[in-house]
Order: sequence, then structure tokens, then C-alpha cells
Amino acid sequence: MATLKQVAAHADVSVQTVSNALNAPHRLRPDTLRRVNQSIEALHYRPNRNARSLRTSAVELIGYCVPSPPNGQAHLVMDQFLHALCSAAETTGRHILLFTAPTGLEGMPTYEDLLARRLVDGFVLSQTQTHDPRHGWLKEQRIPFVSFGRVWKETSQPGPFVDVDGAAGCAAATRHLYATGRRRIAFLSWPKSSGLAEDRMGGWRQTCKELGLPTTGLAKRCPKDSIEAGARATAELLDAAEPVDGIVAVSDVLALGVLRELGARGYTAGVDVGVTGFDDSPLASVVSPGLTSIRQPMDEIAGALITLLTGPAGTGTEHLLQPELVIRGSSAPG
Amino acid sequence: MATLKQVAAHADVSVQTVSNALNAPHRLRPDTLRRVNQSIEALHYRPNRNARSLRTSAVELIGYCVPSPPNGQAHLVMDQFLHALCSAAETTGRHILLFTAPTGLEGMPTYEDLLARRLVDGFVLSQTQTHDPRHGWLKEQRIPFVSFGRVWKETSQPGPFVDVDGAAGCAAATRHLYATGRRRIAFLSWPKSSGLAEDRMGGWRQTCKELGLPTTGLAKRCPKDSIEAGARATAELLDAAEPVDGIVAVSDVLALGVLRELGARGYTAGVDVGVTGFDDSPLASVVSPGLTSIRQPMDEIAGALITLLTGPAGTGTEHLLQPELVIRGSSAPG
DNA sequence: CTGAAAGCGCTTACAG
DNA sequence: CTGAAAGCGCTTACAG
Repeated sequence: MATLKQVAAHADVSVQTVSNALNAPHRLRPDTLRRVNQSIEALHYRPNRNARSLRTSAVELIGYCVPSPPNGQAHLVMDQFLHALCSAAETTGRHILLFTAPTGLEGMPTYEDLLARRLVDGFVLSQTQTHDPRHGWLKEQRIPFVSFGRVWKETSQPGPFVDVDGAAGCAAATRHLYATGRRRIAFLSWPKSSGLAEDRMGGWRQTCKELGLPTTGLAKRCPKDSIEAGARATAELLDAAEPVDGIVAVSDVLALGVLRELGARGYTAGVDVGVTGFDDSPLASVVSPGLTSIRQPMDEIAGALITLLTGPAGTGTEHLLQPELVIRGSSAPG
Repeated sequence: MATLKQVAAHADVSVQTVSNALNAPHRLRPDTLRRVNQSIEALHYRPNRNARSLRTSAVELIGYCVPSPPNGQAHLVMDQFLHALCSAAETTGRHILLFTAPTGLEGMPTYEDLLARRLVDGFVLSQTQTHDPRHGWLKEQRIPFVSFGRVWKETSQPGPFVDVDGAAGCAAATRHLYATGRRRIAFLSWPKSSGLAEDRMGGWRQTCKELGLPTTGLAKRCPKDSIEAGARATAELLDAAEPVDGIVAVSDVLALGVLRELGARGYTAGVDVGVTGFDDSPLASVVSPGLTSIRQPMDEIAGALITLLTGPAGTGTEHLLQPELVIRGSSAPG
């Protein structure tokens, strides 16, 4: 492996000049720059990042804690998220370092350790829980981080965050069902303790009000995010005196439960009942009819996360992004 | 941040001694070691990894290229894989560095670059394609790597690999269906170009032979890995003169197609027809009845990958691991 | 615009 | 078992 010194010798300049050619090319005379670049090329030179980091004390690495799968449901869009995050980081010359840590506050020493050993410059948090304790802790320790997702505290959120406007997404889904002729639209949610679900449900409720649609008895909270729970809630909605003709689900998994119950009763999703999910996970395009779902704009999310974490101080501290309704057969046949 | 020097001063020893306390504690007298450790504790010292890496020229980071999602189907067990890989790496003091690269040979310069800049010590390859060109290229460049998955070349595979014995998995699934009374067991596969699918199918075929079961007309190749394709193939199998009573699918997605077609015809999976999938993805436990599926032992896989990549030279070069049949309602009701 | 030199925080022969 | 010193490969004030 060639070093800066060797390149300098080859180009007959000082190491300072080669370093400048790499990091501040405008400081060089064009012909000098060209000569240096030729030497770099000739020697196949690649700057050693460790040496640079040691000197500048910036490693250009961002830590991301891989959620442990047993810990809850599978993260069905994690591959999308990680790819977007990685791409966004790379546009700024950075990379993602993966690590594992215990859940919640217990994992915090791991974060501190990684930073102290200079393995990373900061962290991206995801899988944010309602009242997640990590954010406050990190902020207190002055550890750089940015969050994907809100902690849904009454007070202002510690640290910068990026999130998707779930209420707007569910409002769009509700309007879409209305536009396709639905007039009794239910909402399938998670337990009340989920700030995320409450936010999304708010979008549905508000839109129903605006459209003059009923909401009484149409909000169902499923105890778990499972197909089973979604199917059960759907059964209740269909058995009611006034059955529903549209269902907005807070997740794709619950929506799949809706589809199953509809199928079991011989109904056709998209014809008899319009159905929408949330996340546009692989599940959505794999079922038939396809599941209309609310897609989180992963590339924008990732870009905003990286900007907030690494950008200049005045970059702002929160981004609320608009999701996109992906329409498939479950809400609009043909 | 405290440095080695400061710890040495605090403990009243030389830096060499502090370094030894960290990297070769047996060289110190017990009381010296204790004194040094107290100073480390008191100053909250954490060794700077960049300085260490610069000196030793080992960064203890392993590169993993995140597959781009549009590139094919979603990687449904990627979160499991990454978590296992990360954990395994951490038991050796290493971490995973994520990056993106173009598919196939086009991405190779990125690998070379990451190694040359000393961002990683080597690579873990996954999403291995049949006749994957990356392995040969990396081996030729003497870039350290290990592969999850075989390239299914006629000649010996370039470089070390870890894989799961798909044939054994499908043999187990076939035996299981036989044990639950099935006598006409079909196999749903991918196109013949997939070495992976051919291997798995071989396990089914061999086992059928051993059990005296028919195979003629019972191997179906689905053009795509989709629910649709699985359902269509199932329809053919059920419409045949002699319908099947068991189906081993090469993937969970195809198996879901089987379940859908069975449901559409009023059959019950696990009662009328026994069904198994492959991968034990989140899909398998989310449907109802649950899908019996062949689980890849992620922790073992990850451990073997890390060992092969980072272990001493004589660690061997290939590991073929045994998968585990996870039995759910689709093959054995109640 | 360019050069000589210090120093980032470690590890590791080399002496004692 | 311990210490003084060199050096890993960069960046960056500081002079010229």
C-alpha cells in the first residue's frame, strides 16, 4: 500500500501538497494538482482512514443498533431502511456501523463506550418506543444522535428527530376510501399506549369528521399486531348492526388480518370492503389482491436523518415527512 | 477523554505497562495490574480504536454490502441475519460496517476501495447468486472474505463459505409429511437455473425414493418467487388426476401461495394437505394456520462466518450447517 | 502556493 | 516485569 509520503516523493512535492490535493484541491496550482493526481493514480494510492481519523478525531462512522428480532415483531422494512440510510451516509463520505445492545436504558453504556473508543461519531436511533428513555439519556450525556420516530412525550422531544406524518397518511387513506364510495370506514389500531397509533388514528378520525362520516364504534384497538387480532376485530366490525365498508389499519399485519377475515366470509377486498394498511411492507405486494398501503419515504427519511446528525448546527431539529398512499387492489379493484 | 499517557501518569507506571494491562494482562504483576485498572476506572479511560488500528493495521471491522431492495424480493430474514452476524462479530471484538455497491462485478471496486482505505479488514458476502462472479474476483485480488451461500459452480468454490444443507432440510420436511400420513408429496421450486432450489429439490426427490413415494409430475417449477406463482402451481397439482396431499415449497412465499389456493378451494392446510415452506420468515408465523418451515440456524451461520473470516488459518474453509424444521399447523393440525 | 515539523494515541521491539 | 523511544499515516498550524 502506497502512503502519502510515497506519493509526495513520486510527484516531487511535499506531503502537505498531496494532502491538499485530496482535501483542498483549490489550494493547488492546476498543473501541480494534475501532477499529484497522476502520481496518486500511478501508485494506486488510497488514504488510510485510520490515520486521518486519528488526526482529525472524526471517524465518519454512524452507529446503528440492530434490533433483536425476538424482541417484538420482525422489522419488515428494515432492509429498505438500512439501504436508504447507508446510501444517504455514503453521499457524505460516511458509513454505518452496526452494533447490538440491550433494550432501553440498559443499552446506553454500549452507546457511550462506542463513542469513547472512537468507533463512531454519533448514532441513529430507530424502533423508537413511546416514552423511549434513550433520547433523554443521550442528550444528557451530550452524545450526538438523531431519532427516527418520536417519543410522544408531553414535553418537547430530546434531540433532533425525523418522522413520518402518520395522521396525514391515514387521512389520505380515509379520503381515498371515501372517494371510492365507502361511507362507513373503521380504524384498526394498537393499544392506546402507542403514541404512533394514536397519531395515525387521529388522522382517520379528523378526516371522517370533515367528510361527515361516522366514527362511533368504528375505532377498534387490537391487543397485538397480528393477523389473528386483525381478523378478530374485522369479524366484530362485520357482525355489527351496521357493517363497515372500509377499514383503515394501522399496520400491514393487521390489514392482512382484515383480508383473511373478508376471504373467510367470501367477501372480496376492494369490492365489498376497501382496505388499507401502513408501511407498504413486502407483505402488501405479496398478497392478492395487493394491499393498498401507506409508504414511508425511506430515502427522504434517511437523508434527513443524516443531515440532522452531521449537518451544520443551523440545520433545524425536526423533520416531519409526508407518506405516500400506494394504491392496490384491496381498495380499488381493476 | 483520557489517554494512555494520562492513565500511566495516574498509576505511576509507563505507557507500555498500561497497554499491557489492556492487551496482555498476564505480563503484569497482580498488584501492578490492580493499580493500573484502578486508574483506568478512575479516569474513565477507553482506548482510542483509531490509534490502535493505525498501529496494528487491523480495524476490526467487517464489511457487509446491504442488498438494494428493488433488486429482487425483500430479504425477509435480513434483520435476523444481521443481528446474528453483529453478535457473532462482537464476541471477537469486531463490528459490522455497512455499505452499498452496484450488483455483481460492477461493485467490486467499492470492495477494493474500502479495504485499501482501511475501513474494513474483510467482507461477508450474502445474497450469493448462482455462479456469483464476486467470489472469484475477491479471491484473485487476495481480498479477505467469506460467503454465506454457495455459488454452485462445477469447480470448487473460490474462498471459504458457510451454507445450510437445503437438501437435508427438504428431506426432513418430506419425512415429516410422510410421518403425518401424506403419500403424494409435491415439490414447488424455482427455475432450474437456481442451484439453491435444485439442491433443496434433490433432498425431496431422494427422500421420496427412499420412502417409495412417487415423484413423477410432482416437481413444479414456479417462474417467480411469488404467492401468485405458488397458488397457480398448487392449482395444477390439485386439478391433476391424482391430487397431492403434501407440498414441500422451496420458499415461504411459494408456500403462502399454496395456503391461499387451498383456502380458495375450501381446503384446510394441515388437514387436507400438509404444507411446508423454507426460511421460517416472519410470514410463517403470521399466517393461520402457522406455516411449517425450515429454519436456517442464523446464530450458527453467523458464528461460522466470523470464525472462517477472522480465525486462524487452519480453521477449515467450508461449513455446511443443518437446518431445523419448525412445525406449525400447516402440516400438523392441533 | 509550498515545505519542514509536530503531533493525534496507540503498540512494540529493544534494553535494563 | 518495566521503561524510554520509535513509528503507524495522516493533518495542520507555522514559516517562507
